[in-house]
Amino acid sequence: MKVIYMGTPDFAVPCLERLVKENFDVVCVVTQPDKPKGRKQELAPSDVKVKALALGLEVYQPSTLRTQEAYDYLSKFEPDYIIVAAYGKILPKNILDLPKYACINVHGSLLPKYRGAAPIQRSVLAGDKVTGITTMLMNEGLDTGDMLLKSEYEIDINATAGEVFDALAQSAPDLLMKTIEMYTKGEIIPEKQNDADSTYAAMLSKDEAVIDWSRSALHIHNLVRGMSPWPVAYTCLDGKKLKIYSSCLTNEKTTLQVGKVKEDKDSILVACGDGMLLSLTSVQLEGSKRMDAKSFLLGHKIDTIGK
RNA sequence: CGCGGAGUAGAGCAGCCUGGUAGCUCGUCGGGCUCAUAACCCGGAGGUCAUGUGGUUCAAAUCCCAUCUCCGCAA
Repeated sequence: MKVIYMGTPDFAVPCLERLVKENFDVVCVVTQPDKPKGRKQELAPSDVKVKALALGLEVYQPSTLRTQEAYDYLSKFEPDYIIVAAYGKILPKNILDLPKYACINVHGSLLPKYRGAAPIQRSVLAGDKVTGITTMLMNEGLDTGDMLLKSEYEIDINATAGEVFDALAQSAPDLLMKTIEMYTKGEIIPEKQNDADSTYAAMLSKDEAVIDWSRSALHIHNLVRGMSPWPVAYTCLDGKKLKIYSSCLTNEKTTLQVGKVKEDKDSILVACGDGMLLSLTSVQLEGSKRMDAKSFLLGHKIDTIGK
């Protein structure tokens, strides 16, 4: 079974590994071009590229698939399937029609909810209790294709987007294998998405990561979780940026003003808009390293946060 | 040459501007108090102040130079 695999971030790595392990003939791995990363702006390969090279697979990194050149290149492989997981580009019709069986996408949400770039983060951000993975037949729209299989995943109240990401990435290969096997045998009836129920999960931006302490503790907690490990929710402390990596809900009420920090030996307890205290458990001040609340408090006095 | 912050005891920080015996909180060790305690009191140990057999100086954690490492912004 010849497969072209398309994916970019770490989320897409486990599925690629499984395909190789299950003896699919992965004839080509398509991933985004290397992009500048880090302080020095050095070009860095995608996670999928790194894994593909380690597995000795052919890698293709076009800036767009909408060229004759890209089509010619990929068509010569005569794939049975094209498997796509968080690749980051929409495939043109001629490439969608390329494989003998289908173009299958592995998406990190229970469609039609959270179509788009950041389904998992949006789900955590919204405080959802359940999310999951959907496999679908791809079409020219953005995650609008007919659905094949789903698996659900329960989100812990304290799980960060990164943790849910990892969990879903680990469970994705099972669903993918099952999907390919059943679809090849004609055992799945593709199900149309109900567009009326669909929502769009836009990419996260840093503008959304700033904490508004007048919101409820739960809202802020979800923001912190959803923005971790990127771009990371932040606030200000004495004019410096303070990133909040994780927090913990308390059931303590307070009469302190919004943004005031309750004096405590080993917890950073901040008064939120709904009068509840939110405990910040992992923080990082500009120029300094990430540390837990207790360590942070050994060297810092905090009275008010957010300015 | 993108901009900026930082490296001081096991941990987190102050001291540096205005050079002159290195300090705070926590931890750790010992003792005390207590029915008891992660609480409280007393005491101790622990640091070539990132590196440079660098420069200036009577004297450098502090001023100057070089290097390494970490971090924020930017992407």
